[in-house]
Amino acid sequence: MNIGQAARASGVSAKMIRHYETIGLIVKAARSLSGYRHYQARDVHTLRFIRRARMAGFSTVQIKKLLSLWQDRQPAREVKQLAAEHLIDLQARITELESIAQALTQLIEHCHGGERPECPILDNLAGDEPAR
Amino acid sequence: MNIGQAARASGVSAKMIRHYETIGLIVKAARSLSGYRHYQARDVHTLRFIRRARMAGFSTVQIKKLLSLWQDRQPAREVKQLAAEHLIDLQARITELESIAQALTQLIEHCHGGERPECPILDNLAGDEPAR
DNA sequence: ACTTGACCTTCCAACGATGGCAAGGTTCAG
DNA sequence: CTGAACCTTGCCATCGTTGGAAGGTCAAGT
Repeated sequence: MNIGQAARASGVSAKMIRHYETIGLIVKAARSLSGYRHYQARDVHTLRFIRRARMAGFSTVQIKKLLSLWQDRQPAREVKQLAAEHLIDLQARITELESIAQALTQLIEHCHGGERPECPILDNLAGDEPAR
Repeated sequence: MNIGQAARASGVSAKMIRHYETIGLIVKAARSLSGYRHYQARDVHTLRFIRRARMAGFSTVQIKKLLSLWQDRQPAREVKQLAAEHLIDLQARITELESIAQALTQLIEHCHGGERPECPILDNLAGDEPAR
């Protein structure tokens, strides 16, 4: 299977497959005589794993660990730990975004939105307190 | 006022002040004979505006618009519109992160976390459904 | 055989916002 | 005059992903 087929089968773009290879996230693919990479079903499986982990917001570093935990059948403890750390990260980001959204909502509510220029949103950005 | 003073006064690093200048977010600073940039109080004010807008999660492109709305005293309508669009963005990001976090929470709950390798988190990434 | 189009290769660059470092010039106080 | 603190430009790195350019390969149609 060439890289294009592997890409379609896994949902990871050929571009990214090559990239993952260069950063060492996946092992170097076998090559044909003419230099084409070729892939097996298990490589596609791995790529799909990576794609799903990316969708879950794991960083490539984390995915690297997850992959080794997966492929070496390490104790679930470690996986759980990693996932829990990531979850804490996610929650922190959510909380931060929420407080920004909350402040912005307030400001928008208080803006008349008409043709006059005065606007609490701008006033807030310009002046008193940061929009947090 | 030199760039360092402007940086301290505005909370924007000197690095970023130069960067904002190169990308055209702020106008080119006046220079001394020896090439030092120098700033007025109103520049600091502008920088503070930018810093607050960044903290509120606006992109530089959006900030560029906000700045011109602010400085040209355009109708509040336009500001409100821009802020509302940004808010929708924020909310979409929050929603997405929340659904990821929710799925991950589920998976973590179902993981025994012990020394055996089998783990629903890995199973999920490897197999059936994406972690959304 | 030959052309064509789809595919593959590598390398280089960009996004957005920021930090860091290096090599060199300037300013000011001691 | 020297040293510290400041400034200048420029390049590199992050992180994940995408795009392009220039060129080689393959398979199908003529």
